[in-house]
Amino acid sequence: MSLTSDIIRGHTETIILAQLLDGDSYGYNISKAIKSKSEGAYEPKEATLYTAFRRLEQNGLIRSYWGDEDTGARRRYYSVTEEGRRLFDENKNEWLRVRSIIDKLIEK
Amino acid sequence: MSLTSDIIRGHTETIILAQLLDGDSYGYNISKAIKSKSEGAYEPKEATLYTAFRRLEQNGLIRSYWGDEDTGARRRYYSVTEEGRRLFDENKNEWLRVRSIIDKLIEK
DNA sequence: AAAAAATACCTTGACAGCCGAGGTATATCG
DNA sequence: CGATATACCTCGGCTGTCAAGGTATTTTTT
Repeated sequence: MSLTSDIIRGHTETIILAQLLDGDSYGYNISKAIKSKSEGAYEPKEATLYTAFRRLEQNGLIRSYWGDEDTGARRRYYSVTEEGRRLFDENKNEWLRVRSIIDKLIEK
Repeated sequence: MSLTSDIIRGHTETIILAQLLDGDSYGYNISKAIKSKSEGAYEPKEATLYTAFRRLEQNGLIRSYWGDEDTGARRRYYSVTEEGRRLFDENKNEWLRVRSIIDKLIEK
């Protein structure tokens, strides 16, 4: 596993929640949005993305529904729940906290 | 596993290397130094620490030797190799890169 | 002096997130 | 018609973290 994998690890859910706070979206689109926002630097692997969706939904942080496209492949849309919003806020604060800790520990 | 565990994951080696760049040290002391530098916010679990030492040594990033205390419990000291210094620099740059990516992805 | 806490080391097995590899299906473009 | 893009999904392996357990010595507290 590459270094980046382990460093990004644990942020996947927060990153997904952040995207969904901009409005409901579906897997493929979320993936591309993340790639775009990170200027190509990061695009979650499909397996990672879909297992994260499962986890999030099972824990009541997002909800899903099928889109009603009459053309193209079917899309499963996701929306953030109230609980999901709360978790995002928590996780964001946690990130800011941990970020400063790591900064302290590896500054040199 | 707590959120923090997954977020700190992948930084353990870099943090250890950073401590050793201040001078040779041993497990227990490194652990306390990390706790102190992070103002009590983080102290690696022993199992995590010692498995990290194994990994680092097996990969030639640190070297170890027994201290010659004639009192107190025996101590295994570690020192950073040239390769270890290089890895630390790489990892630090990687951290700065990933940090800004995550910031972009979860800012709101 | 006995008990407790601190110092100092170590191993084993479980757990959980990430991802490579594989799969299905439709639409578009050359 | 074949390739690429869109869009979904699962399974199994890998790896870092940690709870729980262990040994041994020294210092502090009762």
